[in-house]
Amino acid sequence: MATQTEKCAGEAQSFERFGAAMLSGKVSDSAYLRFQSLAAYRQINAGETVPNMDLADRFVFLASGATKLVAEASGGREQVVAFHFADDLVSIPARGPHGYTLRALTDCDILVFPSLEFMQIAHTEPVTLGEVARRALHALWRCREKAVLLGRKTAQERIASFLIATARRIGSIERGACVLSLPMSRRDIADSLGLTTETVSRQFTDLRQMGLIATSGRSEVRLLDIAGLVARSGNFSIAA
Amino acid sequence: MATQTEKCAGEAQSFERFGAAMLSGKVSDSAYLRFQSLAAYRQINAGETVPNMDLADRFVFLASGATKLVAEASGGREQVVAFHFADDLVSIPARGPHGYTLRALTDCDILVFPSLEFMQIAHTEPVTLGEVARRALHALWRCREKAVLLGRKTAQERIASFLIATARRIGSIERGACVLSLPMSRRDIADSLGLTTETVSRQFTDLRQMGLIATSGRSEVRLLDIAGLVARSGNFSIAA
DNA sequence: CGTGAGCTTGAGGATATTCAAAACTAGTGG
DNA sequence: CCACTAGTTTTGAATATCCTCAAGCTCACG
Repeated sequence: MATQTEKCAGEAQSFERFGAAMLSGKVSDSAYLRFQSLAAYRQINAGETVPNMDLADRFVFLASGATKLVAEASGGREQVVAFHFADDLVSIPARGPHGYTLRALTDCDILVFPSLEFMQIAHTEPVTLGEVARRALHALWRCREKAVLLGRKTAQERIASFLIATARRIGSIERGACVLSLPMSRRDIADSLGLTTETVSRQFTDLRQMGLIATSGRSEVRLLDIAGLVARSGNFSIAA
Repeated sequence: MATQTEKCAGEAQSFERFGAAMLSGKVSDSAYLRFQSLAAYRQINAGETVPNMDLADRFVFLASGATKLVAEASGGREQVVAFHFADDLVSIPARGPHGYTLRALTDCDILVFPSLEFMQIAHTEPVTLGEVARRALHALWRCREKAVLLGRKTAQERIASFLIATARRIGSIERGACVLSLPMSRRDIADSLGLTTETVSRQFTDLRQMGLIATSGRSEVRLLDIAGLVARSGNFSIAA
């Protein structure tokens, strides 16, 4: 369970958070100052896209809020490649077979860095470079898990896996049950899981009727039976 | 077009390759020696699995040959998460929702490192640490492209995308056309693209009948019309 | 409250799967 | 060198899951 959407709303606080996450708290040395002068601080409103300044690769540090990284295929098809929350570092490729855009799910405070220069500074600061490597490997791990989900799981397994994985990141305990306040819409979930909104909806109702979850409003989901969800997530287990 | 399956077959050559790739050629300093004493050199025959020594995360450096990283979901369903070729560094998580195994597609020379200790040494060698970060980000980029493919593309688009992406890695030019000698079976391709062998087969025949590719034997594929393949790959383009 | 976007539900249809069998490779031994 | 075999690949027919299209409903916001 991670630190949630603490309102941050400020350039100073955003840099502080960046220093704590990427520089092990050293908020006064020369590397820090160089990172600071390289960064572009932005406040992004919910629904807006992080502007694509130049045509270079970028790192975006998310100081507060939640975002989605969207890849576009031909025919306007969109795939949500990842969701991000406070303290996440997002790597955004400039170009490729698919166009990438980072969109805010909630109001966000972000720091935007050009990748090349960022990595040059990082090379003088092993802690930061190690942090980049660690985070990249972790993102890779998440992406691989998603590949399994997209390649081999049924609609129901995808929803169950999504709920479990999301609970780990932004779930909170309330009266014994795990409660999620999802910042993303059904369409975002569908685009993330390779489904349609209709299918997502249907699976939510099915899980509800099975007594595994309860929903209230558009965004709140209570996980009533986590073991039951895991059993239906298609995850590999020794007992399978 | 990368350096292909140069037979390497030897512990010394494997370490040399590792040094060239990860230490910018410095094959005599202390970090190199520490990496060397940490590594386990192995020759793996085609079809065999890289043994899962202990229960820790591992890095595998592939000095020669080709491998696939397979994730297992429940019910024996397998997803090929990535293919690797000479000089690739593979990060293998110990545990998680899905079990990971690295299997050799051809005979391989590999170096196996425990991740934790590897990263500790890397922290004293910025070049290596930067290389880990660079490679992890590149692997992440590939995995994201795969997520788009698995989430939003038709069977035909998946095959076309696969052929184009694979040509970039191991394609060779022969009399004007690009020729692939695929080290993986139809089942491997299917498990990589989230399809069945039957569907892969059918799409190969379709592309053959369209005159976009020609095949001979099990493994050789000639790309006769790369522009045509790109047009059918579902990739985002401005003209879409 | 009223309005509109987002969510849910239903019926019909398409793509890829499943099941089954034939054809082809590539390796083996006569 | 050819026949033989085991495994892989290809082809075919029937089925299932998820998608598409369409309509009603709900929630969140003004």
